[in-house]
Amino acid sequence: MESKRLMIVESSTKIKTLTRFLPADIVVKACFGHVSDLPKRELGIDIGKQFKPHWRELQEKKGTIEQLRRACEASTTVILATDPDLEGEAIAWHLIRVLKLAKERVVRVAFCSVTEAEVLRALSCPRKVDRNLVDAQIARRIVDRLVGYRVSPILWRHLKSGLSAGRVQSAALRLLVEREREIEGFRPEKSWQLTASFEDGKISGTYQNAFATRDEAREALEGMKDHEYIISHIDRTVEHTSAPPPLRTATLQQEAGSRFGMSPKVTMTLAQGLYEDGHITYHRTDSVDMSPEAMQGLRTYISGTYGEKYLADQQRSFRQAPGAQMAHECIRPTSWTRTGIPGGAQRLYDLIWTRAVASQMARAAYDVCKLQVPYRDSHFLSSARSVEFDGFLRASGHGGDLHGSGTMAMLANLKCGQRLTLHEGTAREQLTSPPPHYSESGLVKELERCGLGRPSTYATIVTTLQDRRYCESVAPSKVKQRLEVMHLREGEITLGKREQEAPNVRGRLTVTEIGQDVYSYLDKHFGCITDIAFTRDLELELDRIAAGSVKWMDIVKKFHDEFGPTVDTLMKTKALEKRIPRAIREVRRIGRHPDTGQMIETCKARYGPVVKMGDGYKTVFAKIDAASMDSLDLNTAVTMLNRKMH
DNA sequence: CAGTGAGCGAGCTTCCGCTTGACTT
Repeated sequence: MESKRLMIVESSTKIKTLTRFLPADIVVKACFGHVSDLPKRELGIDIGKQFKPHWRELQEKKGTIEQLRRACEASTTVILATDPDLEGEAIAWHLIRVLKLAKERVVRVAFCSVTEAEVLRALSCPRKVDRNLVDAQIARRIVDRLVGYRVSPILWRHLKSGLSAGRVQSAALRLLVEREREIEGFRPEKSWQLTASFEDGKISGTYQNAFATRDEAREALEGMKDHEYIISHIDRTVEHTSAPPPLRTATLQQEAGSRFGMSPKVTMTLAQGLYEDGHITYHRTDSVDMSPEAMQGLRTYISGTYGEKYLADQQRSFRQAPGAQMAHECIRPTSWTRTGIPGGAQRLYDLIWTRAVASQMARAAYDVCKLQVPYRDSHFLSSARSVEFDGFLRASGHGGDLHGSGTMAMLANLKCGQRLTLHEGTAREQLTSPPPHYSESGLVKELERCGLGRPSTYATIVTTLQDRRYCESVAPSKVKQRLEVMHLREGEITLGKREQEAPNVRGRLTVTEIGQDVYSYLDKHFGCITDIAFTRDLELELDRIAAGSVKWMDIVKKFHDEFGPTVDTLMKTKALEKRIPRAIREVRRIGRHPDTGQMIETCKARYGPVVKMGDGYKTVFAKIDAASMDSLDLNTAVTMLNRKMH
């Protein structure tokens, strides 16, 4: 009988590529990620029995598992080629259990890119499933389950039903709350900035000292009348900018967010389509590496398309994000020839293409000119920049002339010691601004920086926080600041006002009241959960498990000890807050509370008709009779609610 | 005496990280 081999990979899109160069006796099937997990409805861990986990086959994977079983029967050996990371190792281990594979017929093979050379290399060094790596994943899984399924019920009991806590989401909530507090506590500082324009306004410069008060600014502006403006320095230099690395999941979400206003979720859906249609490499990755074959192809493409001088002198490799597992390569187009994309994903594709291509192109060079004009104890600084060589900017198509080249020509003609005639002086009142609320993709950036979450979960973390109503994505209220400005023209000082608008941003994450309350509660009783150090320490311990120097049970116990005892005590205490009746129907708005501004509505609650104010678990209720459902007026309602409030 | 309100119990919610369709809106 001829021998047949079955290779199991995680993703179905790999199958087509693999069959192009794999030996004919290998059949490839996909398992589509995990095939077993802890039960959904219960904790699934015997805390008293060394945290023994109860693994269950995933219901939704029944069909897949059945197909894999049949394929195994038809094969002599099974090659487990799941991704080369902790999750992949664990999936391989679960596959052995679920498919009841005998050790002798199983090999584990790990490749980082789906290219002939790399896959054949991996096949030539098969190994066993690494139990230490599996143990590290198991520890991660169990700690996450313990945090989520033991702490969440405390929130249901003490705050409101349906809430949740978790290692990642609660630390993310903390980031949002801390930013909110920074914004609330921010006191804008006023200062005055002086600018001057010379030679009929063709040159402008900024004074390098700011003034604290209006009077000082005015006095300085006054003094500009009779000053002699002489150039003391002219510096002409060449500055270089290198191309940024190609994209990974977190940076893809950031760029798509800031350029196109896409949410991480939308970005990932579009990227999924590009990936499935074979236009880009895998889109859930933390790596900025490029496979050697792709790199070679790219460098040939660059020198062929743009010319040799546009190619980076040497192969550029980039610093990886901290904690990167690099199971995949960077996000890049599968073909260097730019293609048209039907549907709405063209600009996302172009973004991916540009960043990947640019990453191996030469740096751009700018001609920079700076000149100084002394005034009192400081000077006006004027600068201009023009592109001398566009380099990698060429890949984005608009790398040509940037702003400032006109001024550049002006500045370049001037000489040291030359006298300039003042055209206009301006003193502007300025306000420092608070840090902005996070955008969705800005939060992802911070999550990645803190080592929270993984490429496959960044988008869902953001949506979970919103599903739980811990935060909402809103356009911030536009506060127009009226600021003073003084002009010096032809020896006369005139006063004016200008309006400074908040920058036009959409979709900023604002913490809700319930979000604040959940955070405060968690911070009070479960400070370790909201702390990003929890995740950092966990990562370090997982490394030790993976290296085989500690047992996973000991690590799980160590982390569980940080919150387990508190869970036990709090479960025994009485619920703190009044719980709200569910099944609220027939809501009718009757107005807003004159003091608090909260919405007042009548509705049918479980116990009958009520008038209520506010949202969330802090809602104030007062019972009313059925007739009042339609006729209750605002004043009566306010009186009733005020009585209930205390 | 009837209507009201307090109290009880049952049943639900929840994590993070791998993967895609199969479902609605």
